[in-house]
Amino acid sequence: MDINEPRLGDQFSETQEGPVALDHLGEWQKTVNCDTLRPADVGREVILMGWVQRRRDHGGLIFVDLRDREGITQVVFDPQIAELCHERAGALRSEYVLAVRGNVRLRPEGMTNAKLPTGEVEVAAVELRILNSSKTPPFQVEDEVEASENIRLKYRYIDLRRPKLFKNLVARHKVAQLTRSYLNELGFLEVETPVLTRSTPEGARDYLVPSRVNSGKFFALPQSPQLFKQILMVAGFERYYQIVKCFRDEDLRADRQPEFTQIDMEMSFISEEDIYSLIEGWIEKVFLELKGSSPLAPFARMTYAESMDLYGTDRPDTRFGLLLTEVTDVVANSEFRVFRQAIERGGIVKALCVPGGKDLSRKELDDMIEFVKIFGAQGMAWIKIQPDGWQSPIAKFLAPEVQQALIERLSIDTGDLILFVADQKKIVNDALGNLRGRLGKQLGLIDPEALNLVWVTDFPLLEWDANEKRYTSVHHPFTSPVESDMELLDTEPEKVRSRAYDLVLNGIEIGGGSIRIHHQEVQRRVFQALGISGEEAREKFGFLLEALQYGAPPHGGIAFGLDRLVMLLCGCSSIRDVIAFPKTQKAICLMTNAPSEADVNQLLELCLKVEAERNA
RNA sequence: GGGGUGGUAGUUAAGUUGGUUAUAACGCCGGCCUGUCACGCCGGAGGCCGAGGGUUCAAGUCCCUUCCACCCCGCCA
Repeated sequence: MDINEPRLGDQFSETQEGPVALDHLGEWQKTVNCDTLRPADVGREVILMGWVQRRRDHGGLIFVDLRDREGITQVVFDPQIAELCHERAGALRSEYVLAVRGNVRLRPEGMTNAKLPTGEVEVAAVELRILNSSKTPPFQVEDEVEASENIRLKYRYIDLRRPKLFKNLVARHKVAQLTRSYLNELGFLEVETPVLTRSTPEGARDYLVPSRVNSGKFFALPQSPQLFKQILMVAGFERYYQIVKCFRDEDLRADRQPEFTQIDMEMSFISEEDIYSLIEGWIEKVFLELKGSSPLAPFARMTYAESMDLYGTDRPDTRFGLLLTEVTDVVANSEFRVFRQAIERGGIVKALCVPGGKDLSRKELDDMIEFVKIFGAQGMAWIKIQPDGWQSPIAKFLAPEVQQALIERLSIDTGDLILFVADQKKIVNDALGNLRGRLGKQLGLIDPEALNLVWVTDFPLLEWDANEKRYTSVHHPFTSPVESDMELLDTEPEKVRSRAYDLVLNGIEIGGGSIRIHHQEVQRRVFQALGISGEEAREKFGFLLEALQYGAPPHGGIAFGLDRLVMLLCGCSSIRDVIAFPKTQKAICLMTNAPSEADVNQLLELCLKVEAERNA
């Protein structure tokens, strides 16, 4: 603590117009964090270092709330204790960086601050070192002050000083570390897989990286380490994991970033049940650590078919009822043309019965109709079950026996509101499934504390892609079909079930995986069903097909979206709040301004030419 | 590619049927203040109303184009 240490300001004052002379850190070391001091520490001499949260200048006395990542401690600059120090403290402003040496003392009677953990004490400054000044920040570093997201992202280093955001990243760190220790103990090996890899068909659009050494050729950034982890199983590693960045060049959402992190794992010689219990043990640990309690294992299970029927989605939110009910058969012969025509065209009719929903206004019904249109529905029919009869634009088309059948099918009570959508199955499920979620929130049916986990199982292996006019994988092309369904692969491919499973938390998919194909012949047949020719399969996946011929063990795995998991655990509604440096919806980093144009010489080296922007 | 919400001072917002000098809060600057903690009091500065075009005697306000942020559909095995 050499008071003769030169001040930075002495050196720079002539060349750098700063608002205040700066000091060197010198030999000082931070002795306590800003959240630690308590009455028991009274009398200690401490050195605090941090940022000025707020300065309250009373003329004769200056208070500074000093903030570091852990918390806030009040520092008092009292001229009777250190006159020079008090004088310099007058120059302090928000976000200046300080080191303060001083003595811990109790605050006077009645002057404690119950809002701060350190609020019973304060540090009387003996010596102040101003380590850096700060421009006036574009927004205040407080959880309550909500700046717009573009300004927060541009000045992310200031945004990250806000305790809430910092805590989110601490939670993320904890999940990652806890995951590692859990898997390490169970004999899993963390293995890194390439980031520069090859583009594969199927799945998302790839990010491409040109190869300078191999001009005209491109690496792709991995959408997931899928094939590498399977190859590691062939290599006999038996238990692999990785917390790894994945890249998908698709449009963004609140829960989708172009680069995101997967907790990825794979095991040999296992079945579905081994995965379930492994993950249930892990989730329990994560939830206990971050939430203080955990849903009890074993978690609920639901088949894909059941989920689609009752929830209209493969990510059921089981925190509330309001289930979908199919009424196609009941209304097939009704006078209501919309229902009849939809059914004649191969569609279905489903209904939601909202208990006590008769009091929803016409405006709210109109809003719902607009809402279901987002998902392709043409409209939505409704019936209010009033005490004096059915109030509905369509009641007159429903014969008494149809009405009676609906009452039984939907367990209708007086006061209920019935909502119908008739269309192709996918549209009906999308529309009503999403409407159900919206109503759940709107009507307050959701317990905000609930953490409902459910395994969704028995997914179909394939689904028909009307645009591409071929089958595509529901999960991915390496997912094992259920063996007893294999014979359907050539005749009724959409009926083949896969050995895939998803884990859904409060209606959000947090993880998914499958038992993989480990026989070359099965893999070839699945590629064939996907319309991937033998030649293309050899070209794109030859290494996998070959590896499967060298003693591939039965294996399977699962991957979790770390960002989404932490988002849910932190109660956030966007994964941007759990990512240190996220991108905007246009996939731009507002802090670095990435992506940027490439230098002509870089392009020349890569043998690339940028064409004029396409005019759509 | 499409639908929606928003863009006004450093920040967050208000701004009437188009009408004098565009408001407020916080922040910022100056002054006063020895117990504040969202300190207080007095004074002050600060604006290309996202950008471009148009209508009009007159545009923050109306019209067109465009950019940016956010939410959603498509897309994301």
